[in-house]
Amino acid sequence: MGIDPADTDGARQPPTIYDVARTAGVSIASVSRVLNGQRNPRAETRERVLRAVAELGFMPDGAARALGGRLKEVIGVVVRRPRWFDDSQFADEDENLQFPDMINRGMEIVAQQHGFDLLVRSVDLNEPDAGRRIFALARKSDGLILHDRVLSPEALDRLSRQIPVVTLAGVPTPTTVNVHGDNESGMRALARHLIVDHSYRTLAYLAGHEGSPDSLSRGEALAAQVAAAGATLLTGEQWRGRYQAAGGARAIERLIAAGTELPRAIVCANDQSAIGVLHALSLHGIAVPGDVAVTGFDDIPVARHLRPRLTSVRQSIQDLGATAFETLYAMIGRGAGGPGDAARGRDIALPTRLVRRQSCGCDPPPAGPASRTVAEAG
Amino acid sequence: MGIDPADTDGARQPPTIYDVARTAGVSIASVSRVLNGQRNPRAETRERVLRAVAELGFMPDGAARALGGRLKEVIGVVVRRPRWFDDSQFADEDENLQFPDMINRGMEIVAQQHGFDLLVRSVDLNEPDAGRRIFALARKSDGLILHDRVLSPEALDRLSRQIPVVTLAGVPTPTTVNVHGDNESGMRALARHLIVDHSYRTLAYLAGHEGSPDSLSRGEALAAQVAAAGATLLTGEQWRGRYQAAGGARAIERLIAAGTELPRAIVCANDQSAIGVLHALSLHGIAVPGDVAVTGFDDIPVARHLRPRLTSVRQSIQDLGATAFETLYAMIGRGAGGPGDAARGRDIALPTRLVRRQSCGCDPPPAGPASRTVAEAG
DNA sequence: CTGAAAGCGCTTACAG
DNA sequence: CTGAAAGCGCTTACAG
Repeated sequence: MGIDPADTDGARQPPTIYDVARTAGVSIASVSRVLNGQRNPRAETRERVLRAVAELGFMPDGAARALGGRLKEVIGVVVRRPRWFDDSQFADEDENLQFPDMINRGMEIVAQQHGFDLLVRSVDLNEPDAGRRIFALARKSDGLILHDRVLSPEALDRLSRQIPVVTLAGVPTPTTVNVHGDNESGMRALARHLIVDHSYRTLAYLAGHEGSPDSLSRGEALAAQVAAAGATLLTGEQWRGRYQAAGGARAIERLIAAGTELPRAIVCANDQSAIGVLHALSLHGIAVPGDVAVTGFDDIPVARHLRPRLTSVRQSIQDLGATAFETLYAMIGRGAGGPGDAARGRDIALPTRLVRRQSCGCDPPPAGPASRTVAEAG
Repeated sequence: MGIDPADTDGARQPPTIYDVARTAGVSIASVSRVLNGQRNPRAETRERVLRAVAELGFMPDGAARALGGRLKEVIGVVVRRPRWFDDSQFADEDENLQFPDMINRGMEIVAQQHGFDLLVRSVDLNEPDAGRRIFALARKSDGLILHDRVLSPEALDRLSRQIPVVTLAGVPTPTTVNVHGDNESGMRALARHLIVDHSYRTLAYLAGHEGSPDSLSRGEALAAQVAAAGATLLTGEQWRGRYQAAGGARAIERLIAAGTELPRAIVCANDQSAIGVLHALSLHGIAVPGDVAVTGFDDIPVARHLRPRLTSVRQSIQDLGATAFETLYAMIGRGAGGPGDAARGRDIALPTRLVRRQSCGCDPPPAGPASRTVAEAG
């Protein structure tokens, strides 16, 4: 014992294709063919190779495989990481970004069916070289999925010429595809519900971060309905939640501190910021939905556990991820000009639907096992 | 236009090190040295290279870099994916695995500081070749972090001889390191609180999935305290929540259906299953904490939003991830027998602490802006 | 300090 | 059907 050098150090190198070829008594080309189902090797060759593979526990090295001409079978996913607010009591909620995490899970499930893995990187846009790091990620991947505006249009253009890129909640470009929820119809339904069913006449839109296409189109859809009904919509810099609980709470705190009169309903750009709004209102003894109605967007899982339960617009969050992957996968042809290229420039909208709960002013559903949730009990 | 072949297809290949060398008028070796800070090239050489790099937007290919002898700068992360319960109303909560997702975020933040990315893969242990897929992931990575028992001891042993492996909530082996929260002291504090402060005499332990070291040690710590106090502890197969909300709800439903008398307090192996327990109890009109107290473990963000607010044992979830990465990083030396090898076999415990809220029977904290939360309002 | 060359572990035309 | 060989894009001894 201890004489075999492979035994002395705990970490023996994994076997290579050469080891397999040697023990199988064939060439490395045959090994490769058997493993990749290329041509069709003689039954005996196949068996000998498979036996050797099993015996050695061989698994091809990903880097070598990729360099040899095949795909890396990795897609890069870039998530935007929010800045921390030091004085925030919402740090945990913000760090627990349910929305992007669930999107990623949707991607992963589909990616796995194609043998792909997800290389996830979150970037803080305040870092000076966020762009560089995304390009570095691209060189480890066969394609990239970018959440929510992480790159300047110029950088995105350069990147998407080198490697297939799908954006989520962005805008399509000639070389990229965008996937997003149908903000218009979702917000339209929500706005009508508030204006028509609940007869609210003054509303506010708590926006997401600046330049977010989702935030913009939700805001516009809301504004259109409000205008059509002759109601009043409050917007502007003081109404900006940046998609975070802390941002939503801050906005409300400042408005109250400034003595601003609150609208009858606050329509938040997403659920996360609605959580902060609910919190801030409750601190000031403002009843929801009695004094002010509050709504979200996305319908993340926690929405139904809030108090009051949050009315929101449901997106099939995992579908967003799954669709983004499927789209990207189609674009990852071997080489350029493949079939996938035809798809570029598209803007794919996935359906959304209004979910009425209590925070908009609707009554709790009638008691009964089928419709009760934890939040309603007691 | 359209004559340059690079223009005709949208996807021009990214520049290689040869392109850089050519435009800089140096050898590829010099380019490599400048970029990796090896030796120290003449100032002029460095400048020419950097200029060419900037001009071409060069970024080295990850696969080639890895094959050339450097690291892949990727670590594989394997998460255990729960089986879906078809009849579950908790699908969303289960899919939103807050605990592992937050651990991964903790890893990622630290990984980024070392230039590493996370290759995330979740496995369903019911798939026959879950093991194979983990080995495949290993060949795309420099090291692996395994959540919560995803590999048989034999497979883990084989794998950890080929590549550095850190487990989370597992057990250390001679070739791996394990990272976990300090279950004993956390559960001891919780158990004493229930038994001494609240004087509960009959408790139950709703376990996690079978064989989970976390579940076992939490259960044992609880049992020890209960025994020391001469109180009663219910356990067994009917008290198994599998760490999921659906599992917790099911267990309660079955116990009630079977006419079992419930204990005064149900101690859940984690928060997620406590959510299900709360839900099931409320469906049957059983008051928490009035009739039955319920507690969790982990203190995931949603815990404070439940009703009643969930008493739990807090782990610094992101620290678990950060520590796992740092440990793995230390093990990834160049080649075997490096300094990192000395560390193998360790079992690293991170501190935990009891967080008392309402579900154990404690009073709500006194009203006041500093201590109020959304869940208490209204 | 720098360049020519070998090598990393695969895949895939190219011959046979 | 199979093997010898070139090539993928890097890094790094080895010479100079």
